[in-house]
Amino acid sequence: MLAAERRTHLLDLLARTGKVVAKDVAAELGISEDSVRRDLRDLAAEGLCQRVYGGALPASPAVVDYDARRELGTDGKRKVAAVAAGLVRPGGSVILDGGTTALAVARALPAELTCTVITHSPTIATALIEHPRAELFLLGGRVFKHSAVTCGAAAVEAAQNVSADLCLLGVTGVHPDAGLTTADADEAAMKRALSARAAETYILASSEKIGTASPYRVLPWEKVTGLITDAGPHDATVDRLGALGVEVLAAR
Amino acid sequence: MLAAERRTHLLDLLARTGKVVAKDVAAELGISEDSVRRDLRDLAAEGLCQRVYGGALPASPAVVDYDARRELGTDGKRKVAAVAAGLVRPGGSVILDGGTTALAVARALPAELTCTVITHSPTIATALIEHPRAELFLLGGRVFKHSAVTCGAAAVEAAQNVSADLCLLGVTGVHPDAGLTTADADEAAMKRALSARAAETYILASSEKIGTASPYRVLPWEKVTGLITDAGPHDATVDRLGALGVEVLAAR
DNA sequence: AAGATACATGCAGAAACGTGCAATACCAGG
DNA sequence: CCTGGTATTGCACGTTTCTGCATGTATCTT
Repeated sequence: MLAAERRTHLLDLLARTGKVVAKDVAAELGISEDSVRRDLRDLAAEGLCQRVYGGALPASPAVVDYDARRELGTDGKRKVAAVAAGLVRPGGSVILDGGTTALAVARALPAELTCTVITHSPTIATALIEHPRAELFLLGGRVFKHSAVTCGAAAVEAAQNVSADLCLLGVTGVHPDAGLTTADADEAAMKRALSARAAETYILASSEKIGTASPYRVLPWEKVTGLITDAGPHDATVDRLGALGVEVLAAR
Repeated sequence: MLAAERRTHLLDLLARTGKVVAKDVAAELGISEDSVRRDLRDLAAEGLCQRVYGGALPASPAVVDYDARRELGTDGKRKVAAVAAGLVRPGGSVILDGGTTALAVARALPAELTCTVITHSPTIATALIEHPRAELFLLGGRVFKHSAVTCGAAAVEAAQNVSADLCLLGVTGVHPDAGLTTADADEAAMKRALSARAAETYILASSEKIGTASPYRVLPWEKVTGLITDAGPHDATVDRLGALGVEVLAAR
């Protein structure tokens, strides 16, 4: 029984039956209650369930399975998001890109973390309205529907008026030769504008992005502080990136 | 039976049947009355129910259906929203305020309607991303969490760069003497800025808003083209507004 | 006013919890 | 193949939380 397998099983159980009893699962899978508790604690920390005495309940009733799993996507995205969220310092500011991985980061921000989040994604803004302590700044502009973010001249101009410690960018492709790429030219320009307004830029790249490329170049490697990925530590592509001098943060 | 599950069950019972009898629930779930009483006490402490001798009653209806209200809104809101959506001309542009009524307007926009929607609400932007033909422009700025809209200097400035045929504004109070009011000063200023950028301004006022007032004045009646409401045709407040020369669109 | 019912409180046993620790499994590098 | 380091797991321990019962008090009903 793999750890990831266990976690999937827990989420599945949660979605199907609406609850998880630590004791029962431990007996069913033949593992200790401690492991189950540890898993539930981790899942709760990522906002995927609500920890209660004796087990766990779905995070928001009936939403976990339907939206969260589809929107949050793969286990890899969650891991990447957790590491990325950890880069945000208390009292610090972060520019958060759009996309599903960035949304996962927003959901992974600890509730007690006081910080400023700047984003061009209405989806992420909406998600963070629930956050008790995050100060939110939304970059306006024409909404590019395909990615659900604002883009274009107005959005780039709006970005010129903000600054942050950290910028977390999602991309659609990470390739040693092609670099960081995305599917739309305007979007690529917007990502460049965002990155330029932060002291440090990290790329959110769950493993399915690694080794692929899209038409439009976002940033050269020199402008990137590091890459956050859940790809194996000896993935060929990641190795080549490491050789290029890119800092790689492992999310595992 | 998890403790948290029990509490959910109690709230559910409360919402469905309108009351909870401690003795009955204890028998039904096979637990002691003490536990039920403890749960009810805790729920009451959180304002989720009202403790009475022998059991509990729902808290104020406003609290109970907090979610439902946010999502769907009253029947009146839907009617108002339908009329408001009808004001948007094909190919035209509309500035859409935030709030639940405006959200209902966004949802009421016909799928085949080609138009431009300008909004300062990430919630509404998110809702309209699904719309096949609406061009979307989001006004950025600091996000005022209570209302889930952008406000403040940056947002007002962003508004200066747009224009539209129509502005649909929500308010929290509509009163013949106090005028159109809302609960926050920044929000009021933002609504003024939006209204100033459109040729016509209509107020979305479902009946529960009529006759009430909040601290901050939004607009004088002269700046308003009309009021859209589902309040009865011979409502005293609406009559007085009509006498003041305000155009009233009946939503029924 | 009196009996019945519901309630709050204190208490004790049981269950669940978090943490530190050691054993084990796993993996990369030599 | 071996070795050192890391991550995972189960166990032991002390702590916290929950639950049902007993007791005394408050509230309702007749």
